[in-house]
Parts: sequence; C-alpha cells; structure tokens
Amino acid sequence: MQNRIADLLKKNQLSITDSRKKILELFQNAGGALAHSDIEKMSGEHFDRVTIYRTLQTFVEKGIIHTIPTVDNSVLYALCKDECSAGHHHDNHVHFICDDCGTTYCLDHVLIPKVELPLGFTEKQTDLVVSGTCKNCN
Amino acid sequence: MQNRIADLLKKNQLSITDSRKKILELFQNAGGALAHSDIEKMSGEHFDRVTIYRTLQTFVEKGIIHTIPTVDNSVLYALCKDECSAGHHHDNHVHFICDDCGTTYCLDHVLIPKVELPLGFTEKQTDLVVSGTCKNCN
DNA sequence: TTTGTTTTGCAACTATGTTGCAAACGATTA
DNA sequence: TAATCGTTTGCAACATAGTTGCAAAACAAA
Ligand SMILES: [Mn+2]
Ligand SMILES: [Mn+2]
Ligand SMILES: [Zn+2]
Ligand SMILES: [Zn+2]
Repeated sequence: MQNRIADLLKKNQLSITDSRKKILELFQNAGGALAHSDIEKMSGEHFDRVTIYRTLQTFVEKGIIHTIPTVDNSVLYALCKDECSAGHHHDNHVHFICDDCGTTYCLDHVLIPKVELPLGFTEKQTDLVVSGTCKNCN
Repeated sequence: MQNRIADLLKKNQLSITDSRKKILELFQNAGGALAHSDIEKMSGEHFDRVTIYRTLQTFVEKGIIHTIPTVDNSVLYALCKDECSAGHHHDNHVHFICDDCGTTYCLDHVLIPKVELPLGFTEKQTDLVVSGTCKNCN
C-alpha cells in the first residue's frame, strides 16, 4: 500500500518526499527494529547520511517511530503503534534482542511491570530490554 | 583505604598501576555511575583516552565494574558488588537515572521482575532502567 | 638489580552524529 | 500550468566516541 505511507505522512503534517517515503517503507517491510546504518545500506546509498538522521529525528518527534535502548549502546528505531502521537508515546512494552540473529522485536503485548522504587524516587519512564534467543533461532 | 584498592586489583590478578588505582578511586568516591568522559575530566587529564578505554574494558571483563544501558545512548559504568566476578555478573538490579541532576543510581535492592515472554523466546539477560526524579531532587 | 611481561601513550584511523548554508524540492495559490 | 514561498536536502566542515599497531615505560618476579 503506497497510499498508507503517504497518508501517514500527511496525517503528521509532513511533506511527502522521496526519503521519507523510502524510509517508512523500509520500516514497514522490516517488521523489526532498524539502526541508522541498516537504513543507510538498505536505501541503496541514495540519501545523504544527514538526511537519514534528520528524517529519523522528525519521525521520532512526530511519534511515528520510537527509539529502543540497547545494551551494546547502539540506537535502534521501530514503528510506533497507531495510538502514538507527537509527545505522547505509548511505548510501555518490552523489547527483545536476539543474541543469535540480532533481530530486535517490539513485544507489544508484554507490558513493563511496575517496580517499587526506594522512598524519594519518582518514576517517569521505564525501559526494559531482554536479550536471549528468539523464536526463529530456538 | 588505599589498600582496599590495591587488594581488589590483586584479587583480580591485575598489576597495580597508577591509572587503575586512580580510576578505581574515582568510582569509590563517586558512589554513582560514571561515564568515560567523567573519568577523563576527573582524573585531571593525566591519562590518555586510550588508557581509560582499556582500563574500563579490563574492569568490566574482570567483573569489577558493570555497564549500564541508558536511554540517551551513552555508556555508563558503576562498581559491581563483591559477589561479581569475571564472566559471572550478578547485575539483576534496577538502574535509575535522574532527569534533573543526571546522577545514575544502582538500586541494588530493587530486583528486576521476571517477564513472561511469548512462546519460543528464551531470556538470557534483562535490563531495566527507570528515569525520573531522584531523592535529592524531589 | 636484572629480566620478561604487561601496560601505557602516541599516532593514525574508523564510526557516529551535528551544524550552517545554498540549491532543490514540494505544497499552495493564482 | 506556472509562480511563489516555506521546507527539505546534500554538501562541507566539524565534533565526539571508540579502535588498532607499535615502541617506550612501568610492573612483577626472581
Ligand atoms: Mn517498541
Ligand atoms: Mn548497577
Ligand atoms: Zn534470532
Ligand atoms: Zn537527581
């Protein structure tokens, strides 16, 4: 569906450009999470590095994608669910990174449990990343 | 206790050098977690960047310090508890990052809850990072 | 103190991310 | 369809983070 992509951009008041369309397409086909370098390679070296950085930034701000913290200190991005919008993410789900194949999954149905913090500490955001072996590699 | 530091190095079969002593000392005084750049500044620009990288790497391998994943994609290090040893970390505790003062805490007494993964996924390691406001900033 | 091993500092390099600016592009309106 | 105007892009230049090879220095053991 090419129109899905255009509609998503319009809905977020973003002009429809080649790089935005292509990068969104990559996310929809990938299923899992992508790193900046993945996109650089998969886009066929068409777009400037800077453009990709700026596009990802824009998408994060608009709530189209979200970042995933990883243990090895690399930045990953994945599509947000429809309920997300600018400044109002609903990313309270667990992320899973497979040590074998490297795929990162958004486990949308596995919610992050509440943790009891010591007195005086107040929570604003919680990130939970599990690593191990995924269903394909087991 | 200067001897504590030397003993810790000996116990891990590491030769006792100025940089290792100084960096361990910084961790013991800091209480919280430190970034590579913190150490670079706090050590009085004495040691080469490369030496600091290699020292931190060595300490992680020996189980003297552990890394903390952060949402903003920076690497933090903190002292391990005594039970940790090379290849056998007991870092199943929650980490807390204060949005106000930037301090990162190891909440050694707050354990990471088990999460139910979908069928086929097996856990090996779980990291949980909470951000918000710490006891000093509240 | 001598010896052999480990660690350090330096230089050079790769990777990752940011900024300013002019040219190209996209949306809108005539 | 063409003109206009704001947005987006690519480029160059820069900044920061991290890695590697190698010779000199420091350390541990004898
Ligand atoms: Mn996700
Ligand atoms: Mn910790
Ligand atoms: Zn896998
Ligand atoms: Zn604080």
